[in-house]
Amino acid sequence: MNAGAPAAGFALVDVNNFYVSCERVFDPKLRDRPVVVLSNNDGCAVARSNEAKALGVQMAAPWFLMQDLARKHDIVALSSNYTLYADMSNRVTEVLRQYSPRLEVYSIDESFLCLDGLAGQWPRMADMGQAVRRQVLAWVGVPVCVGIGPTKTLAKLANHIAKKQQQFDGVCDLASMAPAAADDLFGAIEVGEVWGVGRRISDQLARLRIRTVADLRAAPEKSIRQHFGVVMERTCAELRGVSCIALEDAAPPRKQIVSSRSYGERADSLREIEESVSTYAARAVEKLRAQGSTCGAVHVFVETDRFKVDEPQYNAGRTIPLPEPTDDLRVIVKAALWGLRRIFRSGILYKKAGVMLMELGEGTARQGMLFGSGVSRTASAPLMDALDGINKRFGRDTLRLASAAGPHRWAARFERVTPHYTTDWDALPRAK
DNA sequence: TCTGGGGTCCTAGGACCC
DNA sequence: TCTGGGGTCCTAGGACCC
Repeated sequence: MNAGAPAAGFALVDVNNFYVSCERVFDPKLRDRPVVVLSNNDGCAVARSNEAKALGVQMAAPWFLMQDLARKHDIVALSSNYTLYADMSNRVTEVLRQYSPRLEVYSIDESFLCLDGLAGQWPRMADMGQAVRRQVLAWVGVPVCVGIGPTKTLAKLANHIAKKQQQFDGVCDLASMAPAAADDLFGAIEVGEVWGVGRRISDQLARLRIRTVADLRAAPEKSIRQHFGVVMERTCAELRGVSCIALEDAAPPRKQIVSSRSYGERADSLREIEESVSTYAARAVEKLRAQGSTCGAVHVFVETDRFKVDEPQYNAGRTIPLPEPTDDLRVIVKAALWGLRRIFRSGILYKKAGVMLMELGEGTARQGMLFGSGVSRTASAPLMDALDGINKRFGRDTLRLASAAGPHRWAARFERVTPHYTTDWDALPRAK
């Protein structure tokens, strides 16, 4: 690392009310009106304009509960259009790239910019923030706020301040703020606003009389570490200006890929769920291939409607190890459907199903098939089944034979003993 | 029959983020 | 009647190996 040059810190650029702002670009009539964008099946409000927030629409609020409010205040509710939002997100990123060579796309509406080496170009970093705001608005049409700080956590916090406090005009630079002024701000912000401090930890902190950002900054390192672990310890250090979280320029490949949906109307037939699971698997494989990975195991799951508290609930999942890492759609769909048939129970109304691709990457075939002296130990559920089958049909000796073949050979054999692939039990040697 | 410690892998669960 | 869909990391405990 270039130890000579002091780190200049980070800027966090965040689009205001992103999905709503995107919709407004293409329908100016939505401006100055309360607008929400809804999730799948028009279930929840996942984005709100400032006007909608002012009316009390909470994030992820179930929309059917907001009908009265919506009618009364004429709130516009839109179904989401993720293709559009992804495209707009890319356009914003392209503008930001002009400002810093090092940039991390943190989410669909947020990017961190590394400010190292940029100080010479701007008399004050806040000027850069204003330039970004003007240019994104002019070129893409959406409003952004900019937070600047010596660490990513402080940049996030600065962004929060820029959004909430009018006098900052959309740009807050904590890095060049007088310490006393920053302390005043920190004393007035609840600790739950800090990146990495959620509701649970806020509650626990409150019990320790730590309620504001200033309190958390002043909290003794040791006790934070003891109570909350290394993650919170890092967060605290970042709040004090010690950078612990690096910029991730090159997005690391995903470690798991999920595709799942709630059903608008509950499903009860295997056929319906098979159809959706096939679709989810295909969608997941698209993402898998897009990042050039293979997967070593497929997880499939089904759920009943958790909001129907009076009805019996059934949540089940199954992980199917694949004989070898693959990105082959047919193999993955087949495995998912095989798992689905193992967990499907008739007479149940299913609300949600999904597929998760696991063990992504290269050489991630599941290892260690874990047999003790003829007795199975920890193993994934499908393997347990396979073991049971061998044990029951052929006895312990064959079980030992299979285990003696070693993990890799066993992986190949798994193909033969798992009904998903074949039911060729008889090909295995019988116990003497 | 009693006796030990260190390292690693795996899983489940909990917390967080957008 | 109607309640989203993605992700990450850490920890603890069990089981194994040497």
